[in-house]
Amino acid sequence: MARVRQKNGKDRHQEILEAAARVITDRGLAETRIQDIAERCGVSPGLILYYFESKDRLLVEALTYANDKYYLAQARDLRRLDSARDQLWRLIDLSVPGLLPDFERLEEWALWIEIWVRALRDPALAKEREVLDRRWRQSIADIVRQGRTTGEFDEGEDADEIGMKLGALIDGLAIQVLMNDTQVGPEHMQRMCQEVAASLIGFELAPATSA
Amino acid sequence: MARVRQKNGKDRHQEILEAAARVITDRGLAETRIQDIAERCGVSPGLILYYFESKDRLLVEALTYANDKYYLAQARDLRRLDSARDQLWRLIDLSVPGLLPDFERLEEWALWIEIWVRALRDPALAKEREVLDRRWRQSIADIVRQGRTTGEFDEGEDADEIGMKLGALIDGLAIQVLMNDTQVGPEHMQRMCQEVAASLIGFELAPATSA
DNA sequence: CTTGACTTTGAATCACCAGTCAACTCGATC
DNA sequence: GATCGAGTTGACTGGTGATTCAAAGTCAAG
Repeated sequence: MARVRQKNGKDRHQEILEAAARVITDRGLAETRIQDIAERCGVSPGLILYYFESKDRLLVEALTYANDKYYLAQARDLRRLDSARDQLWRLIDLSVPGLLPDFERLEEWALWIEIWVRALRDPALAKEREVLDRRWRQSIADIVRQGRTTGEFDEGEDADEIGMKLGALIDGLAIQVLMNDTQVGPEHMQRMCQEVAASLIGFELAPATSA
Repeated sequence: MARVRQKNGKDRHQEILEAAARVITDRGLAETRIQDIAERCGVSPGLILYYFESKDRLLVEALTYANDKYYLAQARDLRRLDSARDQLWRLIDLSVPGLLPDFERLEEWALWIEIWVRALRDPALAKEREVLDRRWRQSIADIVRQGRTTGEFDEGEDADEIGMKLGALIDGLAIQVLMNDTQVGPEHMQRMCQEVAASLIGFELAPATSA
């Protein structure tokens, strides 16, 4: 039946995308071979190309697939919190590589850098990247807007503008932390993001804060 | 004579590094072949490996060589200016991809991303990267310190801390601009950097500013 | 049990590219 | 003008890895 076939097909499809994303984080995009992905799935290399037109297409799909996955997990996580400030703090915590025990976040940032490099020369991925990056800034701006609607935050600079600034700051710091920079550790990044966020949005920072 | 050989040798060495850096910006690190570098120099592929132990070593050297070059050019440029604020504004302008007609800046950022990706798996480059990134933050912090020494800026948050925040912000925004993001253009980035810098250091922003 | 569409395999193909090497060039030296 | 050796060439080697493909396997439906 079509249903069964489709279902199997879909599982495999997804299974391969997940395997590809993991291999990319492990070995780096440039060093990722079809063989590696096949091994991770426990199938033969030929099958990978049965499900994906080419290695390149698969890699690009895997990058955006993984990014989607992380984004959705983050959105789900944030939705549990009522206070805009709690949401913002949680968003920061989720963005600091290696802060939370869940080290999928490390993966996520490594994938982001791969996306950026590749998007420089791959128009298809370039388009995807813009959507992905916009969504990321947007999620910050939305928190700010929400906080203002409920009166938790005062009015001030345009929320989208704050999203860009804070988003860029987080990007830049996350890179340093991901690289294991000795001057920028996870807690340090967390604190700096909180400070800048407070200053941008315009509220006081309590001495000892945590989400 | 040893002198002639050395001189020729040194020219070639540098010539190859420069060619390699250009090829990397053009084609991307992953797509760079020895053949490409040789062609750019107008020599045969064999010669590249006569001067460099291996392709990998050459690529890593080329990345740091280019970064050094840009850093030194920037330092030279800034030294001409007396006012700390002018220096800061100039540093920002120099950091915005595509703001100044001199589009070497585009190259520079593309190379940075390549460095980051590769540093994730190459311990030698990882060490280099830390030095390079630190120097970059330092050059911001130094301007802040200088401005405070002369009384141009008020005392305030630790200068190194400001360097990290502003440096990270610039990194993050530069990525977006480099990617040709439709929401973050060069002038927009410039303005946002100035705003955050003014807020971090604590001075008022004149309506229409420029270096 | 048979059919046929879908899935899977793994060997074969094909292109590409880093790195090697033997030979050649040519200016400097004696 | 013979010799030396750094610099240079480009053909060659060896390995790798994407992609193809014919054959084999699976399984639901008739």
